Amino acid sequence: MAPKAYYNIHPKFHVAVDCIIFGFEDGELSLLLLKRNFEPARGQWSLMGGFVEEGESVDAAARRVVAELTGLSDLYMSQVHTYGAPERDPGERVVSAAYYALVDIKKYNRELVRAHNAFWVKLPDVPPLIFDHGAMVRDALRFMRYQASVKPVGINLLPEEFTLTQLQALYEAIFGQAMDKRNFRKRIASMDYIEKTGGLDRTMSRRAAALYRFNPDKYDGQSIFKI
Amino acid sequence: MAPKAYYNIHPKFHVAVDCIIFGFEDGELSLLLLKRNFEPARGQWSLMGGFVEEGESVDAAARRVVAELTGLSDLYMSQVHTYGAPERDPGERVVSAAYYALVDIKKYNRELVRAHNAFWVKLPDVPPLIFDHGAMVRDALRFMRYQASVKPVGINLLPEEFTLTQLQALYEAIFGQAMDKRNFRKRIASMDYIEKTGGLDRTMSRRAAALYRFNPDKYDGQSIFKI
DNA sequence: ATTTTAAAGTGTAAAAACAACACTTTAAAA
DNA sequence: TTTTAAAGTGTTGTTTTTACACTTTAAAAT
Repeated sequence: MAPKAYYNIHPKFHVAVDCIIFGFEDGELSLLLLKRNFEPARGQWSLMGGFVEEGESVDAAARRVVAELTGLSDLYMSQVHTYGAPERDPGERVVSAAYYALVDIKKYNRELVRAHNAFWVKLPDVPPLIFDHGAMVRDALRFMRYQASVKPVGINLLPEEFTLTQLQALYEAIFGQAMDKRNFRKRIASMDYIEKTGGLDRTMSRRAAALYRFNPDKYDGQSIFKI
Repeated sequence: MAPKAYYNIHPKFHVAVDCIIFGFEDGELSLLLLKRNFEPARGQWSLMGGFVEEGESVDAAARRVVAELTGLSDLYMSQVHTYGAPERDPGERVVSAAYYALVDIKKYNRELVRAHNAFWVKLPDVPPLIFDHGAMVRDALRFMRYQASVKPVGINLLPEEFTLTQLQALYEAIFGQAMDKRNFRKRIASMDYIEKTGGLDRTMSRRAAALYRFNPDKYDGQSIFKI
């Protein structure tokens, strides 16, 4: 395609993606963060990011970048916001789109994570991050909470089969507040798209707990939780 | 700032903004759209857009672009989503951030709008738009509805002083559903940040209607309407 | 002057959703 | 055999939401 005058009087910028990768363990949300052993900002903490390449959509770049770190494709991901302040990256002008991803924390590729010098950090322990990555985390958490209140995305943080106790702990972590066990279970019982598998979990307690799964065929877009 | 190797192995792209400009008139939402008398896509309908310039934030570009068309700064604006498919603009690669803006439709600069060959089009009459602008409108409407359900942004579509009948018609237009007058007025009465000005509107009915205004000092972030 | 008209304004009751609350069951471990 | 720790289970009061219809006002028409 020949360059056109009405485009080329305008500047071009690097376009990047930064990924807020959420996991869930021990009743708490965690983020997968890089302790950067590369430039720029070597030695500081940051989100996993990367540049959008020729012929690659911004969404695809976000998936690629998460897969480079975790080995996981097919994650639940969602664009959060785009950050475009001219000095947000002090090195060069970079416009960055933030995406959040939800990972079953049992499944990621440990070698890749080690090779990137990345670590799971529980949310309250997240250190100061480079550039505007702290704002990205704040905005991603807010947006993820909203989405979790509106559709069952949170389930992507759990294994395919989970107990109601795990599910409740997950929602308590997402919304940061305790919930009543009976009311919670009543609510879940009314969601026919969360169904018993018939299996039992015997690892978490003396008494075996019924396992449940999300059935996407039965899910029709109905809202889940009030925030 | 000297170019750095770790940036310059990556491509750069044009970064644009496209603006979904909402107005409200005759009980219906409208969009301010361009019938393009310039390239590219001359003769087709599009959103108002423009490129992000050197040293300009993406947010500032969106405000500039809306001000170029309407003469209005200080509008309520919010970023919606960024569109980054490689072929979304068939001319050259352009990554575009969409923003919505809320305009009091009595106030815009008519000369500027005429000069841009722009027109207010009621939502149900919006014609097919170029590129992915149709998707931008759909996403902006969804996001604006969400924000209007959560905070009183809709008020930016009305004059500073408004009657409860106008306000109800506005929310009916935003959410696309009729509301009960008494229940609506009860709800508004419980929002102390929507207060009587003492003034009366005599233009809309035989019986004068009390005028109200939004008092931002009394607004503390509480949620407004269930969607 | 009187009547008509069109929008402004106002309360109650039933239904639904939500929140609070404590004990029994199970099976492994001691 | 007893202890323990988590799984599992219903009811009631409170709050929120919804449904519903007539009176008031003042301009315009007669």
